Amino acid sequence: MDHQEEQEIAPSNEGFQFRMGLNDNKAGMEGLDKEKINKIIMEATKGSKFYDNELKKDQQVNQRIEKMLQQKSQLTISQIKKAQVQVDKLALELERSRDLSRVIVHVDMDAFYAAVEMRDNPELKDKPMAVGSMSMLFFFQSTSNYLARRFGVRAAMPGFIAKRLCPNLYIVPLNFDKYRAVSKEVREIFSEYDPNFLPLSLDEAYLDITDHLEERTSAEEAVREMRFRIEQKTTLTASAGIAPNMMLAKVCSDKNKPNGQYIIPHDRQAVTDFIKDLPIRKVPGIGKVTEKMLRALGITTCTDLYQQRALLSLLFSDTSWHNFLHISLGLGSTRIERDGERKSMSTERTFSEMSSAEEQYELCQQLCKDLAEDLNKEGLKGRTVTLKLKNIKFEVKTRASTVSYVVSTEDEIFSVAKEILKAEIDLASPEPLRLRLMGVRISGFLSENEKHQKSITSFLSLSKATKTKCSEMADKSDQATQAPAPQRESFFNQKRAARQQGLEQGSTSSEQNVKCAPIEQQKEITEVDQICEEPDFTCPICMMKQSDWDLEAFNKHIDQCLSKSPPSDNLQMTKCEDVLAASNDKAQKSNEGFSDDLRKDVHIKNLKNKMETVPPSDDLDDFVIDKNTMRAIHNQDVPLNPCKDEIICKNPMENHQLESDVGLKTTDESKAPSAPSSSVCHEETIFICPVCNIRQDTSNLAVFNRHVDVCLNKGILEELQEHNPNQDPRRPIKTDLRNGTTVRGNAGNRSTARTKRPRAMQQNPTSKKPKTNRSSLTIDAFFK
DNA sequence: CGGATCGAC
DNA sequence: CTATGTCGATCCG
Repeated sequence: MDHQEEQEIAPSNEGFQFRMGLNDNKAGMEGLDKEKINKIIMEATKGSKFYDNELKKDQQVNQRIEKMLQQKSQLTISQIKKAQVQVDKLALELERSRDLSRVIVHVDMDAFYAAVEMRDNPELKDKPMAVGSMSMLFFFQSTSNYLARRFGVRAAMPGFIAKRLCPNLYIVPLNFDKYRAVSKEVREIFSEYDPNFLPLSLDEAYLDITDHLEERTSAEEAVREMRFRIEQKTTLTASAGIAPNMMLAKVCSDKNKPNGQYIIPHDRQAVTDFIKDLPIRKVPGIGKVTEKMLRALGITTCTDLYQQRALLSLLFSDTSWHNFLHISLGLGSTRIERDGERKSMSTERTFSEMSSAEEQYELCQQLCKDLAEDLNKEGLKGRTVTLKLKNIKFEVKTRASTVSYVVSTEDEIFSVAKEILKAEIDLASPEPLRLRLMGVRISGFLSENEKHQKSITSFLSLSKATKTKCSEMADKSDQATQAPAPQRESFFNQKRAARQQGLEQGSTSSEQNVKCAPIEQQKEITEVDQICEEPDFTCPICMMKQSDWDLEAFNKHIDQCLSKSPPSDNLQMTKCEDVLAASNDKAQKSNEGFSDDLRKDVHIKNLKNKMETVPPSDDLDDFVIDKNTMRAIHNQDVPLNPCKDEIICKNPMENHQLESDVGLKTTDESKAPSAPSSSVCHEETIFICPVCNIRQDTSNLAVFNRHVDVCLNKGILEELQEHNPNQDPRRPIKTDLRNGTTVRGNAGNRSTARTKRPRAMQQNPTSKKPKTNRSSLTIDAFFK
């Protein structure tokens, strides 16, 4: 929502400086003036660990700025001139490819959470109120009403400070189910204007109404109507921005904030006029730090940004200055697109101080469990696990470890995370870790393409490995590999140290630091069948039976054994779980009180809406659904898997069981829509490769088939090539959005929105690439 | 690759 | 009385 009105704690040399909103303290009737507000906040904050940390961070930013300025001072005029030429070349190209043909709308509910609460409890209307978690802190968008704002109460301000600013403040706890229900109603309206709209969060969305406008007079009228319908349906108001691209639309929606809209017509002059005095901070993607750095260069507006483009190209990374250039030209994405594949997934929790190692392990495991569930929903597996720790001084530390196999289950993740945690605990000992937050992240997902590649290389490696005798390696086995990260080494050392202390996890593979010699470039597939092994805990690499080990020890062993290029599938078996959660329909509010000409029209549309619109199964919240998926849902032809492989459930309601002969399916068969997978198998399905006889850790039939294929030494390369490039990648359905769940003490919190942002700025710099099949979407006829 | 940082809500 | 969140992406070394 309105991020520019957030409180910003910006400690500087003198102390606190506050940036209030643009319209700082409009009404002086009641409430506090800026100075008082700052003073109160200052008093509440000063001396806290949090503040200390903020100061420290601020210092770091200052150092960065200093470094940058130093760099700047060393630039020569000729360097800058040269850069100028380069940048202008790009600018010209960008200008030439400017696309003004789309009509993009950004819609933003006004003070959404607060508005919902006030609607449902009118008593709150006359009182300063805010939404958030008890007296701890409250967060999430514009959570305060206008009364409260007069006291300086802002989004992203801790509750206890807000209370000091405004002792009568009502703090209403978050009620996500409610917001979700309202959001659903709003989205139903959105989908009529753009069935392919992109929700950013519960209260915000991008729409491309270009097509819709074909039967309309004006964009403004259409958007006004849409907002009106939203208000009729939900009693809540929304603001909107209309512009030729996403970046501009977003900025516009903020312009006439409460209950208003703003349009930038699709004409170049209008865009440049708008951009001219726009403060860079208002642009999505430019945050506190970037603003400060640019300000150090004398840049505050987009015009400044444009004028300094040559300098910026020398001081910032390519992506950064490209982004800046786009902004200063008023360019942004003209197509509303989902993000590409997700790159990481994480979960973290804050709690009151925790210093017992035992508890920490326990929490860690819980986090892994949660994460594993999330991963499972999207059918993802990754190779690097990152542990995030924040101590009571607010110092954040992350430690990562990437293993050679893919992990996705609780046990797998925990076995890695646990080691990292142990290393940290041991590192700090005899002092305990005094934590206030812990998080676990997984990344290094195998992309669809990589999945194939990985499995090739893994099997290549495997076949070689099978032949190669595993050599016993000393601890620092990394030397042998080409890129031994020093951290890793120390990490292993720490791990070993941990082991010697005999702490906690007795089952770690202490002396078994077995490791294969690094596998060099493989030339061809040989003796693939050699990989076949018993399904029990026999290491497929060193062929040693490990049956008395527990799973994590076993995984670890394999990790060590493989070092770098492992098999893509390990011997784990995954539980198939319902991807489609049970859906329960929320009763829809019917609306009344229409009073003007629009009334009839709106009523009809709302009716139509109810009858025809199949909302994106919103019970799962923050869905991001693309056009194809949408269509598929309408046809009840739901792609169930995030991967390209066409496993399509003809009717998601039918509960197919996987054929028992599944293990014998060939790749060809997998290409035909066949028995559905994850969403419909309620029981564990065991995939055992009929060739190598190893259980495959996947619930994805196609993946499994591919494995079998590889195992059979069939031409997977060919298959890769013939893989239909026209296929739209099936995007994973995003769920999530959880309620706050208290973990410990009163500080527990669980995340809220986690919709991914679109790359607002991303327009292909050299937009020459003939984007496959999208051409039909772009109308280029608009140049003047 | 690992770690810190940024920006979003 | 205390008391400042969670997530994904990107940058930098």
